[in-house]
Amino acid sequence: MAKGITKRSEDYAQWYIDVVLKAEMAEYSPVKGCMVIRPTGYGVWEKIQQHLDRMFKETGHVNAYFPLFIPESFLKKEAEHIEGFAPECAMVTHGGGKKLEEPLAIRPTSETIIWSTYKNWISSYRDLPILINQWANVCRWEMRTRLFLRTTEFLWQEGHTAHATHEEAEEETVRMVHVYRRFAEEYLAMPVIVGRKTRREKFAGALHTYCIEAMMQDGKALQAGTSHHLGQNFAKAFDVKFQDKDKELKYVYATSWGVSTRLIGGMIMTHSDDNGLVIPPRLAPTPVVFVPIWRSDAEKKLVLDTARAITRDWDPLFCRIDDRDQYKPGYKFNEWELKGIPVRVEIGPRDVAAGTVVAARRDTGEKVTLPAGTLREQLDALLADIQQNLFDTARKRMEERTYTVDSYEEYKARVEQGGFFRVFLDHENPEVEERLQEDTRSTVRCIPFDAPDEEGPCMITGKPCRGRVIAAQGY
RNA sequence: CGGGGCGUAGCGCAGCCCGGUUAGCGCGCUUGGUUUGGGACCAAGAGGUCGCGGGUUCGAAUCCCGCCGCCCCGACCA
Repeated sequence: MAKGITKRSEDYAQWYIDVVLKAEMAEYSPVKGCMVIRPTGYGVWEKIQQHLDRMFKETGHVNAYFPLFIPESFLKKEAEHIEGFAPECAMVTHGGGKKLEEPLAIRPTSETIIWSTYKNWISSYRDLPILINQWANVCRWEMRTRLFLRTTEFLWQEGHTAHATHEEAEEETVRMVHVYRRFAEEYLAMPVIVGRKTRREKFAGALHTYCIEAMMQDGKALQAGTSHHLGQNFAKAFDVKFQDKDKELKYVYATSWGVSTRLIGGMIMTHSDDNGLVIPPRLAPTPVVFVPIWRSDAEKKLVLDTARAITRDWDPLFCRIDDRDQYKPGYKFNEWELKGIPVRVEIGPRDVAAGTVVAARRDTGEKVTLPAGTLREQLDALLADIQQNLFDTARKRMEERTYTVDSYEEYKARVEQGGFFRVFLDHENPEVEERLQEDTRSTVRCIPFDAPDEEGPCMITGKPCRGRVIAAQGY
């Protein structure tokens, strides 16, 4: 059907690249590892921003902006942090034709520049909490890149909060991972497992990291959002203290949390099919496209006038009337399918005469004839149904491909086929995880919040463990 | 960094082994006409430093040497 898209069953990785490129979400740029996000892809990012930004503000956060450049010495102030990020930092050594006195890192993340600033803002418990988010680009020199999933430069948001107590910071860390879960489920229609990262997988410089993990159609895991409790590590590194009610001088507690343009990759790999992109309605910049059908000039006028009359009072961003002359309807059907538009409305002379239109949904391909008079209400219902169906389908897939396994032999034999594996593993010991990765190219994705209270032997060492973790191969 | 692939028109490719007229095909693009309910057709056009540099030769997209770039697969990571 679709021209030039590799089938998922043939080569999943190539299918993904084909969809991104053919749907015009993004394309390769002249710079290795960097991509151009095209209007179709950027429009989805804008929807993500719009909804998430609202959720952040509803939970008391405000936006600000900090510099792209970070003095090298700042990065070095937190030992674990620099160890984690130094290898992947892009450094600026020259500016204005002169060698800089101190090299500047292009931010891989902004904890250091932000905490050096918070030092000036915080002196009393009355200055806390600080609840700030920034929308920004960051740069990480990864060895291997993939469109949207891992690019050298990427867009994201990073929240950086400051609190008086450990408990308050912990509450914030938990709150934000649940904001991400809700966003993933309600907007991306992407079911996720919420949990904690193991010591080996946590953020460099954090006490612990919470995350949401999604399952792609090939059964591989995608880390889709993280929320870190940074404790007093950055406050100590940047000497950020406040005087508390009890007159004591104390270090501030910190959190940080982020999601990136990787979410778009996750959206694509969760819902799209062999005919191309599928965008969940709530993230579609344009949820509905009208394809008018005509033969003569008289019919063209009649059909277009009718389509315009039907949509006259609608939000102009809700639908587009594709009145391009150079393409036949069949071409347009395929194009909008490839580009993932949730609902296509066909309207021709027959429909005008009958006072109806034909609506085709992207997720199932099903077509229904609807009366033109109440179209807007019916479209809203249809879009809501598509949104729900996408989520249900993805959730069913995740449930069906989540397995409980106790033997390491069985795990090794099956993990390559994809899926989430509920296993006992001694994740307190990083060497055990290392062995897991060496043997199977898989990792512990998270220790789920809602894991039943079970006890059993670590599948590798036999050591007694409490609670199962989720292990899988990931992106 | 290891393994593989590719660089020729906007895109996808052929030509290269075995050097030789004016570098070709499909798609797309422009103009005109006919078409239009699942990727239309006819006709006429426009469009090229053959990745870069050097060498061999009367003559190089083609042979030789060097360089560069990008993509894919692994190890590292959101």
